[in-house]
Amino acid sequence: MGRKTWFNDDGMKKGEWIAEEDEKLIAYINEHGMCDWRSIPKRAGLQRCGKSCRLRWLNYLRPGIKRGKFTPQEEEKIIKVHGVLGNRWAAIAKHMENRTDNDIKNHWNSCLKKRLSRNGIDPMTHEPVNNNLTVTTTYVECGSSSTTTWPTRENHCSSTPSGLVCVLNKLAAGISSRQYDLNIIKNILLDPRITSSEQDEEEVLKRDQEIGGCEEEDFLIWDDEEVRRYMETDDIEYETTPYVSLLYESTRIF
DNA sequence: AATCATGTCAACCGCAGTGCG
DNA sequence: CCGCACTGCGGTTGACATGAT
Repeated sequence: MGRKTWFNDDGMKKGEWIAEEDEKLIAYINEHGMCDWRSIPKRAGLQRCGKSCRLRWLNYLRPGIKRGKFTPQEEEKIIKVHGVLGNRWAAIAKHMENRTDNDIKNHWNSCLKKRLSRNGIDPMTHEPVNNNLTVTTTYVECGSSSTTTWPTRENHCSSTPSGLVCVLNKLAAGISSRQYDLNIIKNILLDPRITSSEQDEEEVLKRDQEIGGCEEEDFLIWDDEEVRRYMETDDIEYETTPYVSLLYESTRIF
């Protein structure tokens, strides 16, 4: 597989790596270690750019990399961590044993994302798309009987989806993707009006725009320890509607 | 058997973050 | 403070593999 080989304007080789190049890179790094990727290709006798060497090493040649099919357990973990971290593949990879971020990203985009969508789960927010549906995902494609069931919003919240729920969903998505400013999320959660049952749709829209229009850079960051605790907390069931657990977690951080 | 659709995976590109002079 | 070089990350692409029709 891979791309055909060609040379760019600088005479750098691009595309598929051959075994001889792999051997040169492995030999050099084993002897000298990883330092200054820019100079490595020249010193290793490779007609490649440093970036290409780095990528080849980290995603393919590095010792201990786990390759091949993902197990149902791995897939479940990816979905779970993705629900917390969003598309932060490098961070997700830290929670997987010897899987590269590229590998996880590929598997998500080619398989898991579609599977969730097929089963009525929004792959970005991890919430059920259809309000009246009990959602079940199975690992049929991977030859496993592992099954996960999400309750519907109806099952979880007694009320029909309101503006409040929409806001909460947006917040959850924002938290998971680190898209929104921490202070704005905090203000909204602490706003007494958020608890009002008579949520004015205009207010909701206004608040929505407030969130969407945020351009601050001080994002909420889930560090490794936070995610680990989230994953290990017994009182947060996986079956819990994702946006509820995310909000629960976010209030703990506050 | 041929064709088309979908899946897989390696590799590229561009951008953002960081460190240094 | 600014600009440059380097690194790391995420999104995307392209080619091959596989399955369905």
